[in-house]
Formats: sequence, C-alpha cells, structure tokens
Amino acid sequence: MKFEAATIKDIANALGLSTSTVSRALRDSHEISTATKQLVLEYATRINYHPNPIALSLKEKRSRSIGVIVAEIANSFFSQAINGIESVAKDKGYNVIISQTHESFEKELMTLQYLASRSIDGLLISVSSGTQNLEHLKALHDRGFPIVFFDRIVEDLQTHKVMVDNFRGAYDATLHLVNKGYKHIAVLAGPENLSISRERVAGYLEALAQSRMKPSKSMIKYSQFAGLYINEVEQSVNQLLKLRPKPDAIFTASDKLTTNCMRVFKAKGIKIPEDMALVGFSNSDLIELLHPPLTVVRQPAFEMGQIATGMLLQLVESKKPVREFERKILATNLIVQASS
Amino acid sequence: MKFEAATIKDIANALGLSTSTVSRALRDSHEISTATKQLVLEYATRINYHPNPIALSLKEKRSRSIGVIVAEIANSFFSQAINGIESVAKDKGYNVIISQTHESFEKELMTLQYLASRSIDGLLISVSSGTQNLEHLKALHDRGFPIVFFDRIVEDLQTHKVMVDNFRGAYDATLHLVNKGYKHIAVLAGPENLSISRERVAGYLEALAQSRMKPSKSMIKYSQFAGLYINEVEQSVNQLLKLRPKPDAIFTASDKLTTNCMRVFKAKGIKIPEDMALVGFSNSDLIELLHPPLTVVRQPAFEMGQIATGMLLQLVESKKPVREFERKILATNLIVQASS
DNA sequence: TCGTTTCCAGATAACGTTAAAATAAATTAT
DNA sequence: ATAATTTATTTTAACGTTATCTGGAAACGA
Repeated sequence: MKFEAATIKDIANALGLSTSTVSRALRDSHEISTATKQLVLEYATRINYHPNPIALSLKEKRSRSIGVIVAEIANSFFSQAINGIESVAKDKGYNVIISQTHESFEKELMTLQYLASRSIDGLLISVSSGTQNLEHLKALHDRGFPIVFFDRIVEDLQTHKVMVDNFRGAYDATLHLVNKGYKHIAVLAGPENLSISRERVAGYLEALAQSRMKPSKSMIKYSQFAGLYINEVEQSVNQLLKLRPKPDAIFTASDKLTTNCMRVFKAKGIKIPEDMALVGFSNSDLIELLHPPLTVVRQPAFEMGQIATGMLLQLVESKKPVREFERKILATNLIVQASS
Repeated sequence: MKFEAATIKDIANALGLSTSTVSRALRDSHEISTATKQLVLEYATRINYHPNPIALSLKEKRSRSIGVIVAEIANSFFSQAINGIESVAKDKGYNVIISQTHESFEKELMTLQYLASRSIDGLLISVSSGTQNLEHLKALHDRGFPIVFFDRIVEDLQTHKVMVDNFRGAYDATLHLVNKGYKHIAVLAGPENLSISRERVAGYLEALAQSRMKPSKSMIKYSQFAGLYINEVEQSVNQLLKLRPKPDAIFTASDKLTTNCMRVFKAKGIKIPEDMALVGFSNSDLIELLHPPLTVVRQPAFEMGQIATGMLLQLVESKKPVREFERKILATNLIVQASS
C-alpha cells in the first residue's frame, strides 16, 4: 500500500522545464527569472508539492531526527523529560525517535546499534541501570557521533551532560529527615554502577556526617534495577526491617524506588510517617494526592529535556568538531509534605 | 559535525569489485560465487559496514518509521500506550516518531502536516480534544496513507480502530456507584465532540436509566480540554456543588479529569467518599496509593498500543489496498477501592 | 565444432534532490 | 561587428543502494 506524492520531476515535466530549474525556482534562487519562479511556485502549490525529506537526508547526510534512549517511557520523570525534548526538537524541525531499555543493558546495546546505523543525527541518552561497559557509546562518540547524556550520565565520556545536583538533592532530603528528629535513616539507592546512585548516597552520607550521626553500611541498600521490580524493593525493605536499631526513616533515591517502597509499606501495614518516615526522589504529579502526601525531591525533568536537546542540536549543527563540553547541573526541589 | 560511515562503494573499491557485485554478495545472491561472497562479507564485517537506511528508504519509498500523535506523553494512559507501540514497532524494525498535540487542534494539524510529508509510512493517532474538523486526516486517508485510530477514534473515517468499550466502562462504573447506594451521581466528561466522551456519557445514562434514576442534564459536565487544565475542572465542580439536590458521587470520564477532580476536592476539603464518592477512568499506576485508594476504570493501554501498531503495520506492508477494516474493542477493568 | 546454457560479474538506471559545470541567448562594451 | 559579459536555463554528477540489462567465459550437448 503506497501513495504517490508529487516530485520536482512532475513539476518539471508539466511545465517543460528541467528539474534543476524547478529546484532553484522553489528555493528562490537569483538566477531564475521572476516569471519562471512564479510559474513554478504556483504550480507547486496547486499540486501540493512537498520536498521529499528522505531524498534531502540522503543528499545532506543528515536525517533531522534525533534518538532518545530511556529506561521506561511510562515513568513520570522520563515522560516529562521527553515532553521537553519533543518541544525543543519540533521547534528546530527535528523528529524524535524514542526507544526504551527497560533497564536492560542488552536492549540498550541493540537499540543503540539500530539507531546509530545512520538514521539519526544525534543521541540523547539516560543509560540503563545495567550499563557497566561503555564501549558501545565510546565507539560512537569516537567516530564523532553527537551524544548528550541526561540524568543518568556517564563520567568517562567527554561530551555535554545535563543532570541535577544529585548530591545536594539527597543531602537536602536526608537533612530534612534529621531535622524532623529521625535517628535511624536508611537509604534505598539504584545500582552502584550508576553515578547518580553513588552521588545520591554520598549526599545522604554527608548529611548524616554533618549531623554527627554515624552511618552504617547495612542501612544502605542498592537495587540493581533501580526499583523497577517490586520484589527487589521488598527484599531490601525486609532486610532493613530486621536491623537493630530498626530504621525510623527511609530515603529512596529514585522514582520507582519511592513508589514501590510505598507499596511494600502498604502491603506490610507500615504506617507513614508514624512507623517509618519516607522521603524520596519522585516526579509523579500525584504526590500530593497520595496517602500520606509524599515529601519528595523533584527534578526539573521537562527543563532537563529541553536543555539536553538544545545542547545536542548545537553539537549536531556545529560545523567544526566541538571540543569544549558543558556540564549543566540543575537544582532539585524539595517538596515537604506529610510523609516525613 | 559529521562522521563518515562505510559504504558499498568503499568495499567495492577496496576489493576491486563493482558496487552491484558487492550489493549482491551482501544479500547472499545466488549469482555471486562463494569465494567472492566470503571476501566481501569478511571485509564488510571488518570495516563495520552497515547499509544506509536513508538510501534504502529512498529506493524502497518507505522509511520504516511510523508516527504517533497523542495529546500528552506525560499522561499515564498515553505513555503506557506508547510503550506498547514501541515494543511492537521495534520488533518489526520500525522507528517510532512521537508528537504531542497538548489538546490543540492547530498543533495536531501542524504535526500531521509535518509528519505526513513523506517521512513516515503510517500514523497512529488519538485525536486531540479540540479536533472537530477532519479534513486533514481525510485528505491523507484518501491518498491511501495508512492511519489507525486508537482510544480517541473518529467515526467517519474508514480504517482500523482500537478502543475500549467506553459505554460499558462508564456503565460499570456508574452502576457500581448506584449499587453502593449513591443517589445523585454526576459526570465529568471530556469534550462532546469526541466520541469517547459521548459513549462514556451514554454508558452513564444507561446505568442510571436501568436503575430507575432519572438523569438530569445539569449533572453532566463536558470539559473542552478533557481535564488537562485544573481550572476547567474546578469550574465544573463548583457548578455541580451548587446544584440541589447536591451530587453525592461523581463519575469522571478521563484520566486528567479524575486526578484533577481529586485535587479540587482536596483543595476544597471535600472528603472522599464521605462527602462525595469518586470513580473515574484512570491509568495511573499509583491509584492504590492515593488517599483514598481510587476506584477506577482502567484501560488496557499497553495492549491497545500493541494492537494498534500491529494493525498499522499490516496496512503499511499490505501489497494491495485494504478495504476491510477492523474495529477492535477491548474490555475495561473496574478496580474497586475505597473511593466509592 | 558450433550453438546453447550456466555461472559470475560489470554497467546502467533509478529513487528525489541539489550543486557545479556547461550552454545558449541576450545584452553590453569596445 | 565582434568580443565580453550577463542572464536564464539545461546537463551532469552525486548522495547510497538495488533491479535490470548486458557480457564474457566456461561447460555442455549435438
């Protein structure tokens, strides 16, 4: 099933001109007479001519599409970020091609291979929780392929990066718990190989240190899939509950960890904040409707998407290789509600 | 900034063969000797050759991309649907290009124009709440361009459609409220021009009728932007609260209407379900964590995305024009919780 | 031995577009 | 009047790929 659209050739044949004349007339070149231009333009409008973007892509060696790789589209943080990405991209005339990893390194690899085999001009990526080996990204990057990292960045690749101040976000959240009088604060973090997990744990530790509370290793739980699967979270919570002294508050370091932790609490009949306080990273827009309304660290996801896309398009459209890279760090926002 | 990838020509030059020989060797044609094939294949692997998808697109007149137009990516229903779309599309080797309308007809028009100017092979669309005029879609459809509607479908275009049984979903929800003993049940619906709004209101009316409750016109509130903006919802709620008898339950007919209605209730100090019961369409995955846990009509969004994509690719890949169109209706799922 | 088939490979054209080179016609300069 | 210049257009080539057509050599049959 196909449908044929008008081409320059159709116009040329109809008007008895050559294709290049038509092409130049359409682009309003000075070397085409006004009469011819008008003739061509009129006819083009009449038959509803639109240049074939694929032919242009082939000629110009650019597709005007950018790829986006995230863990899950159906995650408030990522969908908000994609919203921002789409807004800037459309503005600049770029298509947005979306892929998900579902936190699997293999899927990330395949997707990257697929996207990068020349149908996109650049890539926005927030790496999967399973990503340890970076060869696939390095190889692309070394060939000069434009890549911008957002949220879950990778330290040993020199390119633009956009993230929040993870350390500070975690620090603020933990300090808030300390100030509320909680004495035994645990943390649920994503996988240790992700820098955002390490930074958030570091912020947590710093807040404890400054408050002269000595952190215990057993109070820190890493989750391989960043909380995507509830049983992973349940396991961590079970381990925490067995500790003595028992934690009286938990700081959850990612969106899914936060909501799945709430689910586990609910299933176990643990009351927030009476039995256990909860503060976590989350970009859900329903936090104030939850029971209890959740104290969260919110990331400016939409803005992150916008900034990352701006940076990527700068790389894509730059004539000469870019050597100076930006590292943009946005502020998180602590929204205090009843859960703490 | 660009980077050069290997082409068939590079291989041909390096091995002293013609491009057509290389092309055929790579596609394992029988008219190329085993020795040559091996030579070519080996070299291609070595220099990491990948066929240029854009050149292929030009030749084959297909881009292996499909467009998706939805109101908002950052909406649980749509992001789940996109998840399903992406899963099937990737499986079949198609890119997914995403655009949002933010419920604006103008944006839908522009986006459609942009996408359809030949860079996509087909379109999945859930029309914006502002869509009344269908000329843009009809024009495309008449030219044979493959379109599949999902969720918010359009009745007077003959093509594949996937939706839920909106009538039944609304009927079930309303009947549930009736059975719980509520006497004055109001409804907040999306814009009247969308068939899903009309169907859901019809289901609501039928449930009332069967229960011998006489429906009142003033209990039915349509919202132009399907609840996207909270002030629209607030206005409707205010009007409902002024009615005598005052409604003791509300059925909300879309995701955003449901959550924004909760927000309005919370702001006004209206307790659910004591002051007012609430049942609504929602695909949020946090409903059981809300206060109170919400009784919802859930749509199989992921599945809808999958089915719609399957149908679209069938249209796209069909050799001959398709004349028989499917109309797939999925069941909704009423999840009863404390809000009713 | 000659003609036919089979095997393998190269040449050409095409998808839709545009940049660069070539040409033709008209105008200007000498 | 002729050369030089300008103007307006066409021709060619190219982006990367593949389908179709063409051709040469070896193998086979009569």
